[in-house]
Amino acid sequence: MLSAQTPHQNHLLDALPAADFERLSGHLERIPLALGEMLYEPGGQLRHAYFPATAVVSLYYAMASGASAEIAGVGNEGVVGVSLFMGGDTTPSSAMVMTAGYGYRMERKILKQEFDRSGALCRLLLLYTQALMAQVSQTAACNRHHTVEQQLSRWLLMTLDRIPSGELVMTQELIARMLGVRREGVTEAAGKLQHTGAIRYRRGHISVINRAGLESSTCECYAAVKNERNRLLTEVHNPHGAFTVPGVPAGRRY
Amino acid sequence: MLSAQTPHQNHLLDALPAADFERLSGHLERIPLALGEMLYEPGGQLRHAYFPATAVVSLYYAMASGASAEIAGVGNEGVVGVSLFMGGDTTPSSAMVMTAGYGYRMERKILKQEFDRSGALCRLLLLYTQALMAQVSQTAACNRHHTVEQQLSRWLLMTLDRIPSGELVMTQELIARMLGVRREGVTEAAGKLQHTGAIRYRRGHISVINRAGLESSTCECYAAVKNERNRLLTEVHNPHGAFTVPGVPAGRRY
DNA sequence: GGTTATAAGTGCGTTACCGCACGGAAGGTG
DNA sequence: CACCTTCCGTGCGGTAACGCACTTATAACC
Repeated sequence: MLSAQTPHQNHLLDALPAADFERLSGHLERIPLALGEMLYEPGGQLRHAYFPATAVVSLYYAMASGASAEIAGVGNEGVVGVSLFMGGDTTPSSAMVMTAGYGYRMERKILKQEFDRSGALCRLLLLYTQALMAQVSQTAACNRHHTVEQQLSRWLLMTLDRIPSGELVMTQELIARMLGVRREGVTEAAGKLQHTGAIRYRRGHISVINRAGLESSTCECYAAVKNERNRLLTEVHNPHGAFTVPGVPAGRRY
Repeated sequence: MLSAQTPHQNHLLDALPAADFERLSGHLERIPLALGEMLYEPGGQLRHAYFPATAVVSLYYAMASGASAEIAGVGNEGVVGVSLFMGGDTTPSSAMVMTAGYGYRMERKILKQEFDRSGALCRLLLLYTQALMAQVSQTAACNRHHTVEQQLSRWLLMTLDRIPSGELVMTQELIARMLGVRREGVTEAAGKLQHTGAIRYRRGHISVINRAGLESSTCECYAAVKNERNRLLTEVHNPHGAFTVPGVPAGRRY
């Protein structure tokens, strides 16, 4: 189903030694992931783990009030469904496809089996889980201290890192739901970013024109998550490399 | 160092089968944990994992600005240092003792060895890590949507669940730093809680008088984290049992 | 090509929290 | 006891984000 040499599909799969990959490749099913598709919901029993290739998935928490908040995004650098190998089988959060594309899925049983071999995949999955934890932690801190504009910039950059093109197919309404803020707040922040020439958008499409501009609008959180992921998963291919926010003197108040 | 029958010290250790526990007990060192003691800091190499007994530890993220935000608390239900067995060895966050007490520590090597046996402890540690992830996720969502008063109530309840007595030795200043809000904000919220008779405090000491009162002031997040932990770690002793917030109609806006 | 659903822009009052600058009080120390 | 550090209370202006109501623009569809 997946040939041994198809680079840059999913970094975790790509990082597997040939022997491990070949054992698994027959169990990897390439599937399209449509915008809005739910990969899991609270309480539901996961049947598969998903390794996104060009798709991007949001893990988010839906509150009783109807509000929601993204806790992490997952793209080609990771896997959706860590609870399968962690042992809990499900989580209180939900996973929804935010950018359509394709990915690879693996049955629960196969994943568990492979995980229990304590081989390369096991190690990669645990390391990725730690990187995910770092991302969630950073989201918590960012939600507390940073402005909507900073968070929007961070969100755009992180999504951008996960897709091949420079254009996101994404309404402001959806971004607002993910960030857990008002739609108008996103409109305003996006307006500023467009004014400074960092992005350009039209009805459901956001193009990043000046990446550096976005990087200077965002908070330390973007670089922090990225650096931690690089530290943990150095063997995993990473097209952009380490990154530090330029022009932000130490001690600056965000 | 730790006899086989000393119940209710640390729930993870208590949940170990006798054989596993005996193999490890010689490597568990009972140590006092003093208020303000740092168990790890970003970039530092952890030498031990800590299993709190009566102490409570805060995992928090320190921002470049000097501000900070707690991402999770750890007490007798868990362990400090999941990065040791996840493979990353360190994290971008910090861990500080928030309530003095004692705990047990285990050397890095021993923990890794035992983890690699894929026995009971391995399973417990992975399940606990998932529970921790749920807690961090909830913190992210809570930071986004809930008021300082709700968060203070949640924080008090969660800390209360981790200590034997009903009194926290804790300044408002310190709570504020952990919640990532102003000290005055905590003063105000605590004032309200005292006015409704839920708590009483004096200079560095907070007594919970009416637990139910606190529970009705808090948000869904407290119950969510607790229920998820119960679900994942049912075999682990839990003195308070499952809990749902009373008097909160579904769909209520927080 | 005109209609229509949906996305995005705008204005306005309200609120929760911030930053700052105090004053007062508790409790440990010499 | 007097002192003095530390903790807590309070007031005030400022601001980011909210909730709501409404308009305008864009793209898709018949």
